[in-house]
Formats: sequence, structure tokens, C-alpha cells
Amino acid sequence: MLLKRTRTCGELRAAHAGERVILNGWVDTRRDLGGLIFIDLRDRYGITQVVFSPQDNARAHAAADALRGEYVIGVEGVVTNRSAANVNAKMATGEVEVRVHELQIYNAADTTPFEIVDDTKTNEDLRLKYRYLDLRRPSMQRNLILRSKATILVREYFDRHGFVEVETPVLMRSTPEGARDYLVPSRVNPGTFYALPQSPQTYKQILMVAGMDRYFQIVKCFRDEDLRADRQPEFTQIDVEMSFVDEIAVQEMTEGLISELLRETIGVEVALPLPRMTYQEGMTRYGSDKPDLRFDLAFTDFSDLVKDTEFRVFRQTVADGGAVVGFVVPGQGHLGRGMMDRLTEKAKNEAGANGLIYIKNMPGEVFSSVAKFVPEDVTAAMVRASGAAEGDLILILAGRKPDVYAQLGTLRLSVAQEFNLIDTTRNALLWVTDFPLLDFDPEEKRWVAMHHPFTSPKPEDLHLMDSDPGKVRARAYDLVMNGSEIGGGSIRIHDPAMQRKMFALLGIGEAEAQEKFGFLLDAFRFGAPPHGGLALGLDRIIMLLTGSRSLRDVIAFPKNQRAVSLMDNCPDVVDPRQLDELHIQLKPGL
RNA sequence: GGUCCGGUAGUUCAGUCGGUUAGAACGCUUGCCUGUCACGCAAGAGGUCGAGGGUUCGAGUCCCUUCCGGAUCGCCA
Repeated sequence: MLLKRTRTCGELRAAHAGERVILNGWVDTRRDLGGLIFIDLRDRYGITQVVFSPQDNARAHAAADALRGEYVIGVEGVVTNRSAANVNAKMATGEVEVRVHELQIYNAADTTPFEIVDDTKTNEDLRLKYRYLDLRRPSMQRNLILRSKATILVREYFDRHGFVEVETPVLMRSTPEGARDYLVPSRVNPGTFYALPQSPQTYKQILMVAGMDRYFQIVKCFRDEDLRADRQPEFTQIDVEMSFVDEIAVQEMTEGLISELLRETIGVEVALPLPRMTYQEGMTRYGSDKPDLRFDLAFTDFSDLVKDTEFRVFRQTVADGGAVVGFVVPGQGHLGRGMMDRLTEKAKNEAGANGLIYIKNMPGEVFSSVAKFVPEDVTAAMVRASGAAEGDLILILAGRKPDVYAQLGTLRLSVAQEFNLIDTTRNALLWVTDFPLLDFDPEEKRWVAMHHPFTSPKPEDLHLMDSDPGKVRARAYDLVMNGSEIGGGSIRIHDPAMQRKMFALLGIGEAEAQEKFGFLLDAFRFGAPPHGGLALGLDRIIMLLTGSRSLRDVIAFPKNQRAVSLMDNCPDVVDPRQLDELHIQLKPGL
């Protein structure tokens, strides 16, 4: 018989003393004193101590002897104030306990493969296999609950601003460009395949042509690429598109959402508008298109200062069009040879640099690792240019552009971590703008879209489209938080001629463009409004809001690094009859 | 596909130079215990040292192969 609960395990306080209550939940811990049994009863709202005493009910006390961890039970009893000495200040419900008169054991539980505790050190594959146990841990429940609050807030926000949530197909056509598609065979149309959306990009643009004006969707996207701590094959986007807007309008709308999310979920206030930084500045000052601005370590370009020195690495690098760039590490000028050798190894192994040059700006002595080749006055000028204070260390790389920036950017992150320079209490949000429209793929020897093929070029760069496509900037923008890309978008092309031109630049011929994207080009012929939008990575945002180290901690049922779901063991082989129906024959050897 | 780290009790780990019966903590089982809250006390069970091969008188330890997990590079419009 069900003891139907009247209260949860998180809500009882001294004010409830005397109330007859029924609680349901899991046995968290058991403290059996023989004549007296204490059970911490847990549900997702909290933990309440319940007491089995022969004086209250001998039968219940006897039955409680059988209780073990993770048994699911119901108890009926009376809320009682604890004596002052027995109050547990560490528990929200620590002022009271429930003295039990009746116990129902709904379900016994085997000993769990790992303990249900918050600070678990258990291997992740075991946690994933027994995900239902892992999700009983309060920290995981907090993550899922925060995620739920966040998505409700997102819907409420966009509704308030006149957006319409429209569902787009999960079965769509496979398109060239971008990530590898997940394919779904069509039984009805032998030999043809759907693809799962990498994003609903074309649909939301079509919705703009349809006049929906303001669209959003919280939507699953799929990309068949290798996994990372912050990358899952299926992930959730907050997808947004607006008509008759420029980039500022999209960014302002997004900022409003993000600041509300931070305020309502973790109580953090963000100053708006968010800072903007061009891609160019991000790369040359921080070596990244998603700079982590929770710490400084901004770059100084020494190329002009050192281009005439005898030191070949400096002179030759600059002569070849490369750069000599460095950053100041505050207060680390005292580091010894061993540590500097270690940093040099990092620069080589992690960042891929050829070597590391450094200057220690110590009181009375400015030590340069290349003092033999670089005159003192040049070194002094470098110290001045860098803004280094006494006691600071300057790390310098020389190399080809743009590689040297990326290398120094990697070193910057590594050094920040090494010397604990990241202020984790801060939340550094910014927009990175003016991305290049195109990126040259040396393997395929062709231009590829840096954002996607529907991104509009900046009008002032249009004249470069034919002569120097790599120099054309896009009306694209990324939202960056703490060194993590949490969103990106652009003002789109809405002119069929421009869209054709873009396809042509990407090496997509007229025929292929018509075949793969004909519906979009057609749509643009029938009155397409100027439009733009962006997509936010919901999982990553929740990861940052909860301080999680992995995306897997904010997704209820994630895949491991091999894209396998360990709990239900998928993907898996299927019955040959299913393959027959789908007209699929496996390659020999599989 | 590359690089790095890891795999020993249910869990998290230790295991020295290759040498006796592979240990600890937590968990688990049993008993005792009426104010515990990381309860305590006592006793106990629990091991394919990821797998296979090799070197050796002898391998958890050394070598080779392989499997598995994680981080990362490539990849991710």
C-alpha cells in the first residue's frame, strides 16, 4: 500500500513540529544504534532524518532493521523538534526529525556499484553505465534542475519579445559543407537518405522568408565528429532568427537573454552592452577567436623593435613577414632555469612553437635569454613596450603569421593555468566580430565558409570578393564566455545573386547549388527580408553556469568519447531484416 | 588517425630494486549498542592485478601486442 506523501524531504522546519506527515524517498544513510535507528531519507528536494524508536512504534522499529542504502520507502510519523544538543546545523531540515509510526518498503536495493555521494571520484564510464544512480547525486540533480529553469526562462524571454517557437524537421536533406552528417535511410524511397540537422539553419531562414519575423527554437542538433569534454554528437541549441535587423539588434536581443540567464540562475549581474572585439584584435592580442578575458596577459608586438638586430630568429622572422610577439607574466621574473626549461617544453610541445625566448625584468638586472645576440638597449625597449613592471617575466615567440599568434595564445592559456591567474569568480563575456568570411582549406585546396555559406559579407569588403576573397570580412559574430564559444551567428545573405556568388566561391557549381540549395535560392526570389540571427550552445552555457568540467555533467544521458551510450549500449547491430527493409547491405568484413 | 595519462577488492587508491600469503580507506555481511547525523565497537567476506604473449628460478612490477576509459591535436559550415 502506498503511503502517499504529504511533504518532501527538503521542506520540514521547526514550524512544522507536531504535524503528522508522510515522506517518500530513498535511504541515504542508516545509523543503527540497536535500540534506536536513524535514517536519512533523501528525495530531490533534500534530506530529512527519520527516527525509528520502539517507544513510538515497535513494529516499525523492527521492520527498519532491514533497511539498507537506496531502499525506496514511505514513512508516516510526526514532525518533532530536536533537543538543542541534537540540532544539525549542516542540514536545512536539521532542526527537526520525523518520529516514525509506520514504514512501507516499496523496493529493496542491491548494493550499488558506487556510493551515491556528491563528491564522487568514481570513473565516468561506471557513472554512465548506471546513469540512474549517478543522477541521484544532488549535484547532478541541481544541474538538471538549473537546466530546466534556464530553458523555461529562455522560452519566457523570447515569448515576451514577440518570438514564435517553431519546430523544424529532424529528418532533413544532407547538405555539403560543414560537419559530417548523421544519416537516416529511407525505407519508402530505396537508396535515399535523410540527414539529421547540424542546425536548422536553412529552415529558420525560410521561416523569415515566410514572414515569421522573429523565430526561436530550443532544438537538438547532430554532428558526427570526434567528441571532446565540451562536444557531444547530439547537443542543444537555442536557435534564433530575426527579420529587418542588423548585427547590433541580434546582439542586443542575445545580451538581454544572457544577462537574464546569469541573474536568474546564479545571481550574477552582467554590465551591458557587452564589450566587442574584432577577430583581428582577438588573434593579435590574445591569440584566440574566443579569448578568455578573466585574465589579461595581452600580447605586445615587438617586431618593429627587433627587426634590425643581429639575432637571426628575430631579424629573419620579421623579414619574412612573420612577427615577434610576447606577453608579460606578472611577478614571475624570479623563476629559475628548471622552470623556464619546462615552460620552453610547453611552448614546443603544447603550442607547437620552435622555441621560447624570455626576459626577466628583475631589479638591477634585466636578464634576456638571448642577451648574447640582442643588444641591451633593444631588450630595455622591449621591456618598456611590454609594460612589464619590476619582477615580471616576458615570454616571447617568433614565427610566421598567423601561426605565432595561435601558439602564443595556447601558451597564454597554459601559463594562466600554471600560475593560477584565472579569476574564476569573474564571468567574462564579449562579442567577437568581423570574422573572415572564408578560410582556405589547404587539403582540399579551396575556400570554405568560416561560419556557414549563408553568411553575408561586409558591404565595404565586397570589392575584394573576386580579387582577394581571404580578406573579405563577414557580418558574423560569436558570443564568448570565459574562453568558451557559447554562441555564434550572422546577418545572412538574402539576395539570390549574392548567394550564388558565395556558392561559386566555395566551389559549389550552379548545378550543385540548384540541386542542394535550390529551395533556398528559389525562396530568395519571392521576397526575402533582410535577416540574421544566431545559435547559442545551451549545453555549454549550462556547463558554465553550473561550473561543470564536462558537458556530460549537464546532459542527462550523454555519450562517451567513443559516441557510445554506456547505459543502453548504443549504437548496436540491428536485425538483418531491418537492414533488408532499408535496402542496406553491410560491407564485407563488418 | 596522432600524442599524452590511466586500468590492482564493489569504489577510490597504495604497492619500493622483479622475491614470503597483493594492502589501506570507504562500501558490504554478521554481532553488540536508545540520540546518531562521516555514529561507535568487534568479527568477517571480498582479487582473472584489463586481456594475450614473452623475458626470468620467480612478474601486479620488465618487454611486446591488444582491449577499454579520459584529456588533447586533427576534425567540429
